[in-house]
This record gives sequence, structure tokens and C-alpha cells, in this order.
Amino acid sequence: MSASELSKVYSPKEVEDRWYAQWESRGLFNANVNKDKSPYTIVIPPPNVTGMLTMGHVLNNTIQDILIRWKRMQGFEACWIPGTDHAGIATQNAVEKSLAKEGKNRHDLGREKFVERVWEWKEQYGGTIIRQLRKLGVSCDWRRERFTMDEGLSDAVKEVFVRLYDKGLVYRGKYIVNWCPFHQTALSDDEVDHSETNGHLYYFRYPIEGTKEFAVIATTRPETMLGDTALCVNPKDERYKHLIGKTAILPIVNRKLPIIADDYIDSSFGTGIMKVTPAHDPNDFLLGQRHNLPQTNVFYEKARVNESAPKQYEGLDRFECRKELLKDLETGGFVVKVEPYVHNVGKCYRCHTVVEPWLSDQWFVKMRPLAAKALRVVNSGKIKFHPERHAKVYEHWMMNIRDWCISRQIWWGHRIPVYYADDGRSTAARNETEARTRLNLSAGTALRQDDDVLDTWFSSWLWPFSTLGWPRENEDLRYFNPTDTLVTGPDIIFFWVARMVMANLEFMEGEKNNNGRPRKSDDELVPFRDVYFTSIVRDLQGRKMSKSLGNSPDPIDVIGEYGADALRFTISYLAPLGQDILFGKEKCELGRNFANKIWNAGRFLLMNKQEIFGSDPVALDKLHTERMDIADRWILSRLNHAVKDFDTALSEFTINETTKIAYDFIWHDFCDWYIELVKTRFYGGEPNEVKRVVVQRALWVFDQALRLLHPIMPFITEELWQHFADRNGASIMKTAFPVSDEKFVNAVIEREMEFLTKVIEAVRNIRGELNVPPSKQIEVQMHLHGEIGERLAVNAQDVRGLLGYIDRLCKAKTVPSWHRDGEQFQKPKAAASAVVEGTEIYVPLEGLIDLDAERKRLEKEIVRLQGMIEGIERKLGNASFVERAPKEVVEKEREKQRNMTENVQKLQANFLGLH
RNA sequence: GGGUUCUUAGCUCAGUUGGUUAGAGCGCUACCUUGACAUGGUAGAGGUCAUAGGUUCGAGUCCUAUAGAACCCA
Repeated sequence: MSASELSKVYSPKEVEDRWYAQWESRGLFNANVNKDKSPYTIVIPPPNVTGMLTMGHVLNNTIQDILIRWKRMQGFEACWIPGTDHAGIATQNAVEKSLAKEGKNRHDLGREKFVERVWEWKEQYGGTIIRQLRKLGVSCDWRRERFTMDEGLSDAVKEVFVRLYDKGLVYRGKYIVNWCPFHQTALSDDEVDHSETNGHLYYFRYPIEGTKEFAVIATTRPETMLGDTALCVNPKDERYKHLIGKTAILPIVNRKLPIIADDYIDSSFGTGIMKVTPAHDPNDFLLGQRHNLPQTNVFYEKARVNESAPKQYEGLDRFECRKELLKDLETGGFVVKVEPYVHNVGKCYRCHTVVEPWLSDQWFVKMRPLAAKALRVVNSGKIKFHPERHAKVYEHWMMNIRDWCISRQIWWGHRIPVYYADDGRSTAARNETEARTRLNLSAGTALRQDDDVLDTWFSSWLWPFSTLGWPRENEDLRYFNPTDTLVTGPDIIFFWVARMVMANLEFMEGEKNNNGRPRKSDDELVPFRDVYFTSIVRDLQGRKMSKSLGNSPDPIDVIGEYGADALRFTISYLAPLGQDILFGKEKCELGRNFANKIWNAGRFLLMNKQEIFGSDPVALDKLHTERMDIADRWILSRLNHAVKDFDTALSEFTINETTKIAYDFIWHDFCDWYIELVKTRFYGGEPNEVKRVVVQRALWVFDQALRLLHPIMPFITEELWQHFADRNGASIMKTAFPVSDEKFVNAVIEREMEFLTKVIEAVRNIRGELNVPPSKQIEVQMHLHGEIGERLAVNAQDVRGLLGYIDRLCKAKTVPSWHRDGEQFQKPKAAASAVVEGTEIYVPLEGLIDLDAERKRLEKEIVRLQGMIEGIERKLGNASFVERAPKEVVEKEREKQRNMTENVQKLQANFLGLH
């Protein structure tokens, strides 16, 4: 390989597609049961099969890929299971839309043909998000890809339904549900969008039987009064105490309404008297249950008024009915007033039709029996949430859990496995044959299957084991479940996370564990051990990214413009634990620039490797680490810090911190300092054998850096790694992740290097502030001082190394000298000066120096130091500080005071000596 | 109404259990196309850490209140 093959600017496009194809075709993402290795498993949160990649997916999947690649390099059998979700309502809706273009609806086709059509549609468009994920570089085991409507997963769904049914945990009942009159289906809570809407608050008077009094009620939905079955006040409300127990007359309908009392009533809302409509409001429904009120349903499926209302309204749409009712109430003198009112209205998330709370027959799962264990495993830390605070939300939900409405009145989904015989009997069963057996019917007897399908989440909650082949007993399930980390959004903590916990605990019990014994303990029954909740990605104005706002950049475009590595890096860099991310594609410049920086560092090393006839990268023990100079020792020390910190940060799921550690090490330690130091030796007059060792050390560190960065930026690290040697088909993906080695962490060297950088920065500051032309070579007189100065001066080799570095990095000729404390020495005239840890630095600038500028410069530094000294003196002057603070802290302050005072004195002397 | 979280440089954000001079990226100013990189380098300017109290020898960090913002639940 020659360095000329590396262009001056990194172009990710060709590199990324090429490597992804190779990784995948060589099977590097594949994971198999391997008893010699520990498994590390992640199941992907399955995106909607009809969906497109969003920035949320990018964040979520980048984090999963970082974890998986990291663990894989650490020697785990890392298994990432991908797949998609059939997204019942969303998908059905998309297909209905395309049908509508042909002027048809699903009823024209009939159920069977319609479902066929959805499958066709899925085959055609369903792969999009999976293809897009590949562009991001994710290392999923694609052989294991699953779809929630697959045969195997459908078996799992049926199995679970039947088991729950047999345990009496599935039941059919009347319940108030969120009903979409357009789709004619129940919606789960998360399928309802709540938005502030301008409406009215209507005040009506209801006559009280046997008196001339009226009860005035307020409502935003007048049409529901047709279903009123009571009035209710707060028992503590003095205004209405006398009404409790009396009867009101529902205007127009003339139904008798008992007036009851309940704490639930908010006396400050409206008039403090509430009409109760158990069949059309969820709160009223619960209230009605408490007080045994009749439930009068006044609407048909399409939210048209039904036969239980007075004849003149029957068949009207709910909003037409509202108008008619208002007219009639006005005529009857029942309207008190109408006020404009802003309230939250629930709308169907697909069609935006106003959702009607509606009483209907639905299937439910009793959740309470499943919740107790699920609560325990989080409280006991068997499952850890990151950030931890979400555990509280989880706990609250579990303790107040309600039954789960699992039926949906649509056609796309898992049809409820309940069969009805002609004689009215029914049973749940895995198939018709089993149903007949259970009902004692002879083969061939006609059965009718329930029309409803199951909520999509009813297949998702089985995901951690259904994807591994359950209910089939098999080795994969034993080895890879429990999985390790789940990465998902906090918005689905109830719909998905909590339910997966319940399902795994319930259905894995008794399944074989890795040793072939039945699982019993919580450790074996949890679906995963850590849950990382991602941030929400917002636009630069802080708005949630959404399709309707059109404020989400298309990740595929962003990848095209900046590269997948740049996008991955940027999103990781911006991903704090538990905080939202404000994202605009311009931010990817950060990642693109970083990629280019690494690229050029690699280019530099490659050029010199050839120049110096450096061999291929060699192992650590060939680097003559015992003969390394300050720069080499320092970079190894920094590298080992970085590796350790990276590990800690990623173990704690602080992704942005992890990313920053890699970035800072590579850009600031490696590029800014180490490469610049190394140049001194490459371009100096040393023999090639010496240079070769230097190249090899630099290559070794760079190789470690590439591995460190690989989980975050897989493509560029692979591409560069391949350029440094003929790898014979090996990939950086499968190399060992760096391990921190304490023996290279060297505090003394880091202190010396810190001193060196401070000297260099002081000299550069002089050059910059005094406008010394960059081409001008300067002389630097360095009067070493103090502990560090003595050590360097005594060890002549160290000080020689230091001088070479200062000379090169400051374009200077440095003349050192060493003086004991208090020893006088000749200071140059007309020189700029600085003090670094007591070491005085003079840059003679006869004829060049602007005395005023130098005075200003010194003054600024003196004022800065004096300010700090004052602060320290205030502390030390405080008797209780000296008395009560730890000794080390006080001693530290004292030493600071001594050093700074000494520095200031030297600077002041220099200031006065300027003329 | 209940709960959770946030407010640090012009902008976007880091800042671990309280204890060096509160940091980064972008933007800004000056200089630099030097043999990795102008998607770059060097130097520099810029902060009363939302406000008010409190705990403490010591608070960006802990507590309380206030103001503003966001999310979840009802």
C-alpha cells in the first residue's frame, strides 16, 4: 500500500458501502451458540415495517451498535437480533390509502383479499428501513431477522394467548375504550394524540324533581347528555349538600337522574355539578362502576346516534346531533350560557378523527397477577434502568396497573385465537383442531373465529424470546435469553418495556436454562439486565421531530452528505444520558471534520512508514518500551487513561462521555501533541534504525486508537487499519479491544509533559502577542527551577529531549541553565519573559520588542495571578477553614500561594526591568 | 392538578461522590497555506454558573422557595 493512495481529504461514500458489503458477506456479524464464550445479546426495538429511518432510529441503533461492536471486540459472543414490527393500524391505514386512490375500500375487497394485499404491500415497501439501517453500519446478525407476523412469532402469540386464557387471565368484557369512528376500532392510549383545541363550555340547567330549582352543569360535549345517568357533586361542597339524594330530570329526554356525591368531583371546575355519562367518558365510567349507574350507550360504531336516544336524533352524526340538541335546548330554555374554551381533545394518530370514548366488547388481559414479579425485579436491581429515575415511573405504573385492552377491530394483525361453535360455546385454541377437541366437537364441525385482531404490542412484548424460536425448545433460546441490554425510548416504557418484563418472567419460567435445567430465579427470567433509555431527538428550535412538521432531516441524505461515521460520531457526541438532543444536520461537520483529522493522521504515519522503511505494525514487546523518551512514555500513559475511561464510561452508558474520551485522545493528545513531537525525530538527523522504532511505536498507538474508536466509527477505522498492513482478510471488527495496562500509566511523565507544554505555550504566547513573524527564529533562555527543573537538569538526556521539542514547536533555539534557589543570574536586556512553575523564560528581542505590548502582557498575567492569590489568602485567612478543612486541602492552598507569589514576584521584577 | 427533568460563554452543551485557575464544539478577533490535515494550525477575547435564601471551613455541585422551559400521568 502506498500513502499516495490516501487522498488528502477523506471521502466516506465509497469506503462505507464497500466495507459493509464485505463484513456482511464474510458473516462477521453472525453470532452462534458458543460455550467457550459468554453471550452478549441485544434485541432491536423493531421499527414499523412500513417506516422510514428517522433521527430517533439513528440514535437508538448507533448506541446499540457501539455496545455490540465493543463487546464483540472484548471477546463476547455478541448477538444483535434485528427485525420489524407489523404495526397493525399504521400499516392497514397505509394500504387503505393506496386502495382509496383506486376508489376502493377494504370492504370492497373483503378480509382475505385485503390481508393478501397488505402482505404484497409489505413485501414491496417493507424492506426500506432495514436497507437504511445497513447504511448506518449496524452489525446485526441479519440471518436472525424476524417480523412480528412471521410464522414462528405468530405461534408464540397464539401460545401465549391460550396459556393466559387457560389461566383465566384473558377475558372479554364491556369496557370504555378510545374509539376511532373512522377506523372503527379501539385505540390504545398511545395511539391517541392529545392536542389543545378551541371549543366551547356549555352550561345547561337540569330541573330538580319536585322543586323549582335547577342544577346547572357544564360540559364540552353536549351530545353525550343523551347518555347521562346521574349528576354528581363533591360531598364537601356546601353549595350543593341539599341536592344529594334528590333527582334531576334530563332535559328533552326526560330521564330521571339521581344526584350522587363523590370525592372525585372538582368543585372548582364549571359549576361544581357534573353530569355523569358512564358510557361515553372514561372517568364517568369508573364513577359509574362505583355507584352502580346504568351505562347508556347512545352511539353506533360510526359515532351516529343510536336508537336509545329520542327519535328526532337517531342516525345523526355526533356533531350534527350537538347542533340539533343545542337548538332544542335553547328553545326549551335550558341553556344558561356558552363560553369559549380551550381543552385537550384526543384524536386518532392516523386519521385525526376525534376519538370517542365508547363502550364496547373487547378482550382484556388481567395485568395485576403479572405485575408483582415485574415490580420486584426492577426494585431488586435485577434489571437496571439508565437513567435510574425511570424506575420510579415504571414502579408507579406497575402499582396502578390496569387491565390491557388487547383487541383491535382491524384486519391486519394476529387474529384472536378464539373459536365459537354454533351452539354458542367458545374457547381459545392454537388451531381449529384443538378448538374442536376442547369443545368436544367432531372433526369438520363448523367453527367461527373471532373477528378481532390483537394489539401489535401483544406480539412485541414477546420479542426477547419469540425472536429466539420460542415456543420451540432450542439452544439459541437457552444461550441468548436473558438478553443483556435494551436500548429504547422512555415513551414506550409502559407499552413495551414493562410488558416485556412481565412476559419474560411469566413465559420463561420452567424453560431450560443454559445448563439444561428449568429456569427458576429472577436472574434467569428477566428479559434483559440493563435498559438504556435514549434521549428524544429534537430540531434546533427544540421541537420534537415529526413527519407533519417536516423538521427531521432524512438520515440517508445526511449520510450522503457527511458519511455514516460522521453521523454516528455526531449523534453519540450529542447523546447525554437522560437529556434531549437538539439536532441539525450541520452539526455533522463535527464528525466529518474528526473523520478527516483521523484520516490525515493515518496519512502522515503511512507516509513516514514508507519514508523510513518502517515495517508492518509490530507487537508491543518489540517496541523497546524500556528505551522510550518522554513523548512515547507520555502518549502510552494517555492512551491507557483513555482506554480505562472509555471502558468506565461505556459501562455506565454515558455515550457522549465515551465519545468525547476517544475524540480528545485522538485529536488533542495524539494529533496536537504526539504527532508534532514525533516530527522532531522523523525530520531530525537520527539514523533510520532509531526512526523505525519511533514509527513503530506511533503505529502501535494509532492502531490502539483505531480499535478504541471502531465501535463508534466503524468504517474509517477499518479502512485505515487495512492500509497499514496486508491483513489477509482479517477485519478490525474482530481484533481485541484495547485493555488498559497500569504499568504504562506514569504520573511523573505526565507532570513533565505538562511542564513542557506549558513552556511551549508560554513561548508561543510571547510570539503571538508581540507579533513576532512566524518565520523568525528566536532564542529562548530557560532558567530551570524547582523540583521539576532540577530533575530535568540533572538528567541531561531528558533536558536535551525537551529542548529539541521546544525548538521545533516554537521555532526557537533554546539555551538552558540551572540555578539553585536565590542564585542570581544575568537577565537579558529587552527580552520578553514568562514564568512557568518557577522556571523563568526569556526571549531576547532586541530591536523587535514593543515595550508597551510586553508591559501590557506582563501586567495582564500579574493581575490574573494576584486575583487568584487574593482568593487563596482569603481562604487561608479564615481560621475555621484552616482548622476544619482536610489537611491536604489546606496544604495544597498553601503551596499554591507560595508558587504563585514567587511567580508574581519574578514577573514584577521583569516588568520593572523593561526599558 | 400530580410527577419527573432542565436553566453554565453569542449559540449548542459537558462538568462524576461538595475542595486545582468552571471546560468543549460552533461562532468571533489576529496571524499562518510550514513536508498529515484550511473539514487545518497557533494565539486571543468571551461566564456574578436563572433569581433569592439556607446548610457548610468551602456550593456550578446539597436543601428550600421563586421565575421560566420541557416531558409524562390525570
